[in-house]
Amino acid sequence: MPSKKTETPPRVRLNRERVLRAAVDLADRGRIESVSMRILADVLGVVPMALYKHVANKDELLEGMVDMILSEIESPDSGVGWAEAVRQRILAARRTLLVHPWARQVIESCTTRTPAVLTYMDALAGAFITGGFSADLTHHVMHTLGNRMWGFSPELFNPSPTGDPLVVDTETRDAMLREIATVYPNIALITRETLGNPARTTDGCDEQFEFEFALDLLLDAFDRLHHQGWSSTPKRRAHRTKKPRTRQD
Amino acid sequence: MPSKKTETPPRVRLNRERVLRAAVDLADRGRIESVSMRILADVLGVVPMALYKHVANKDELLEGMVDMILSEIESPDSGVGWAEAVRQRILAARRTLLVHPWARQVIESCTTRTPAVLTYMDALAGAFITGGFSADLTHHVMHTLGNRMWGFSPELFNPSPTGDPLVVDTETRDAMLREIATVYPNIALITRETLGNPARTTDGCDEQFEFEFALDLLLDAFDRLHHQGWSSTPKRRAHRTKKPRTRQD
DNA sequence: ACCTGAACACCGTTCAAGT
DNA sequence: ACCTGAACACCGTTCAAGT
Repeated sequence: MPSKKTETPPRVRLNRERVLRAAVDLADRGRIESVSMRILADVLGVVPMALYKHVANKDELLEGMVDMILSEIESPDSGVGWAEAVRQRILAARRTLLVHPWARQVIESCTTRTPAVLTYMDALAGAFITGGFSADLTHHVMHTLGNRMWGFSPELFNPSPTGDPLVVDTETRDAMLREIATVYPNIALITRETLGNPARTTDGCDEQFEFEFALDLLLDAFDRLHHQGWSSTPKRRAHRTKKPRTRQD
Repeated sequence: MPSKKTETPPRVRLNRERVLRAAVDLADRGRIESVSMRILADVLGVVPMALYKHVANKDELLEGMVDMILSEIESPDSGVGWAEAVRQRILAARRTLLVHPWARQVIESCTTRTPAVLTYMDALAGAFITGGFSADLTHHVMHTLGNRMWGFSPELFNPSPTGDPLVVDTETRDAMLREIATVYPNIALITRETLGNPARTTDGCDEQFEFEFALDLLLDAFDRLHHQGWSSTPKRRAHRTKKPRTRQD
């Protein structure tokens, strides 16, 4: 009877995939801060140092986690135009990132571009180029998308992360609202006019609407530049205060 | 002769301002990671716990640091149009953020909006509203700007953070480039066409140009929506796959 | 080849005490 | 009112050893 630990059945051999998958699971059901080498080791029923045989260090762990979830992003339908291809790809990325909210932070802070990141960026650039965009314009357009290519835009007015939006009595709340209206009149105006209930000053935005609004605005602007045959070459490096205001009407 | 410690002259009394200023200095000459309560205390010649009389915890320290540098952002000239006012404000924010590169990360990760953050956002929203934008459009336009309102856009192709861009012999480099061209053909194309020297695959973007390109593209698009009298009200909450493709030509 | 134990050099933060 | 000392519960990572 060799070592009868009924609690932990014949422990599966660790490997990189199992380590990464456990880390992704851990992050999914918590926040990225809950992913530490020590806790992850604990989850895997192993001593912290055992992980270092499968990932070089914590940074590589985080990179591996991102790589793993980026592979879940669906590809767009074939045969659609460039704008639809870009749109579908980015909204697919958004769906994936919404399932793994921690990934956003990691991507933002990552300085090295992993293969999966480059593959996605290459595919996205390819959509523009296939659509007839010059390499020049594609380059600038990719920069303009920025992190929006991953399907997230910063939430300007974050809901309070705890969930309960500072519960105070009506009196105090009204005083706060009057205070806000005086000090931040424009924010108060927007809140009053667009979000209906003035009690929700820091909440209530339809993030999906905001995202698609911005994305479509960008795609429209890209389309315009493309049709104009925009090029950066004439006075590329000159530090003029140029404006590509290019309305034809 | 009361306590003659010639090394440390009559120690200045600590206060919130002095703590924050020291933290900002520390971050400026290092990275945000170099700012720990313990190191900061050391710099101030004090025991870690002494700081907690002036900031509640580390998060509040970071918030205070951001608040301090946001007050450095210059206001735009008076009497200019909305677009120029917005442009000047954002480029002023950019200049400040470039002096304090750590602030970007902190702003991105901050979930609470401090007074200085709200003041800046209110002023920016005010520029649109003064320019005749509806509260509705101002709201969406602020979302579209996102973190770009702070003057930074993500660097798509970061230069290697260490500074020395992986020095390898010519042979290895050529092999790498051929590899890249096969796996990431579109990125390779952009690199070849727009960045001149194919050796610099992950470097060489003119960040200031990219930033102004994106900013002006957005301002132009905002102008167009404004003149069209764009409004979200008709079918605001419907989850249609709408596109505000609004070319008039 | 893979995992362990003990240690190192760090964190943020608490508590009770000093002046 | 402000600062200190010692401690707690964490980190990532190294090294030398075990099987």
